[in-house]
Amino acid sequence: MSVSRKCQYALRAIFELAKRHDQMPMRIADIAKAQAIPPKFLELILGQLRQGGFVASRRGRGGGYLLVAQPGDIPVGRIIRFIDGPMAPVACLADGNEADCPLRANCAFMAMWIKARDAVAAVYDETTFQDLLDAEANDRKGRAGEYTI
Amino acid sequence: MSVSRKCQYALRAIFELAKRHDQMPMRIADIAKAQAIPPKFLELILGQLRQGGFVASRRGRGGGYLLVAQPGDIPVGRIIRFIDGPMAPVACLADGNEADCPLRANCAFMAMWIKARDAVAAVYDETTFQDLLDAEANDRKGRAGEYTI
DNA sequence: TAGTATGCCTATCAAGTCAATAGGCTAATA
DNA sequence: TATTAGCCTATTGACTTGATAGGCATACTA
Repeated sequence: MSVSRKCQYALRAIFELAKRHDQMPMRIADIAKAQAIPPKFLELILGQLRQGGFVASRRGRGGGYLLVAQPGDIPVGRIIRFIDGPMAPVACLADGNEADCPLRANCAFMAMWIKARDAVAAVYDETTFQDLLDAEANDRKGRAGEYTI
Repeated sequence: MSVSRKCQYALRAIFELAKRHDQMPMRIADIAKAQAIPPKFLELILGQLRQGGFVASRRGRGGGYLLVAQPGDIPVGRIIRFIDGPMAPVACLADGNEADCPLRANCAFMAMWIKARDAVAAVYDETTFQDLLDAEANDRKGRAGEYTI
């Protein structure tokens, strides 16, 4: 249930695109620079996000990537699941791995694992990229305030 | 923030010891068998738990492992932290890794990561091994009921 | 139509982590 | 003193992860 670095890159890339929502396409190189992501690695990630229908691309001069949906319509949790797979604190909770646990039938820990999974899922599913944009804006305002006294 | 297999073994071992609380010491081999844990691996884990003060051991014939505290006094979260380290959904939230993130200063995601961490931590810290014992007992009662009709 | 800018695709690599095992040593009891 | 059990260190193999390389396809522009 840790969020892989790759997934964090994906989130940051989408966040960057959300900043410039409905403007010109943004180049891989520029996203990479703005968010400190290895460019070639980002290329792979954006390809995956494109196949998932989260972003669209244009080739050739003037090309780059665009966000498909509104930032407020994309919960962070959706991206996390898409890149990292199901949020499971333990392997036996992930799809298809149910057979992993020799004690599955009456595992005393199961209820707790499910509670933990649902708790994080709630956080990630209730946060959209619009929320992140707003938070950043507020943060800037706050910081600006600090320095004006 | 996924719970490693090693850590799950540790939890299961302690759970098994909690079942037989204040009885005879229990042998590694028996714990291993009861909880389907590779015995040699369990040996390492119990050694670590002993150094952490969670269990005590007796050597020689009649020896084995004992739980030190009352099951109700051991939150699951304490064991998880002891074995797997801090519960951090992202590396930059773990002790000493703060420098990892190039955007640390004003990372738009930080607040969300902290919320997620606190949400799981709450689940694990509020569950004691006594709770797990009780849950198992209730579960058995429930299952028994199913079959008596 | 040629050239260049850009994304697209596949393969590969290096390093780290994790789960597990091996083998011998030490202490306690019968 | 023999046996039973835990104690300790090293090592291994498999897998995952993050990252890079290199060439191909497409679209715009001159």
